[in-house]
Amino acid sequence: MLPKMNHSWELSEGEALAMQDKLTSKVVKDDRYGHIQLVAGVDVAYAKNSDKLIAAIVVLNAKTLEVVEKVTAEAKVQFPYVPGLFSFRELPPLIKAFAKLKNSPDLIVCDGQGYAHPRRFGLACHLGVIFDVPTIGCGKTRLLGEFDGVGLERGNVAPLVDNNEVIGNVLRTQTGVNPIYVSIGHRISLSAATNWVLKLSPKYRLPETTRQADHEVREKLKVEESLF
DNA sequence: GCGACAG
DNA sequence: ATCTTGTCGC
Repeated sequence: MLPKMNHSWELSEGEALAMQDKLTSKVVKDDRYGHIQLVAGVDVAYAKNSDKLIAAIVVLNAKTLEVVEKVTAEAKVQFPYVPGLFSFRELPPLIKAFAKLKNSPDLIVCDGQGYAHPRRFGLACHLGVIFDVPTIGCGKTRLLGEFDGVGLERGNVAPLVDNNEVIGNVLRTQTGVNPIYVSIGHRISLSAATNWVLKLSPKYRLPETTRQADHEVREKLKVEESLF
């Protein structure tokens, strides 16, 4: 799986903002996909005493949630952490990881926001547009928006609103546990994205895709740092 | 002006 | 994200 084009990511903040403005118009907000058999989770970890980033992609069988493939890749930090420009920090290692992937996931769940973003172009949207694949943004905390409160039972949902626009859903994946924030990335509707995330979270707060990718990335980082 | 601010 | 111990609970 290869990106449409090579990105050098030698960008200033201003250039990154301009790129978001240019790409945000390419986001497709409704369901455009066939049967989803493979679902992937992506995550990135940061080395504690270097500028190294490690990305992992784990592909799961969408029906059984069994792991089909795992890949990791690393890159140097080349963009500071700026809320709203998160994708420019985590995309470089992720793109390298995608180049190693043998399977083509039918849907990708990201660890961060998608449409629920100041300029409606979070990491999930950026990744989706670059690879032209359906993506979902799934955050543990909220970057933007307000909501009235969400029921305590698994499956309860409340719309996340910003500037009178529904930008995502607050979803309770487990009864009595803090909710997560779901938004579309690309080529999927918010309702379908929400249903998928709930389906992918049968036992824990976070979807299995994210949990597996998180586990993989931590494991890789642990091995590399104990290597000297 | 002050605080908030995905990971 | 990362830095960090014990501790409460299933």
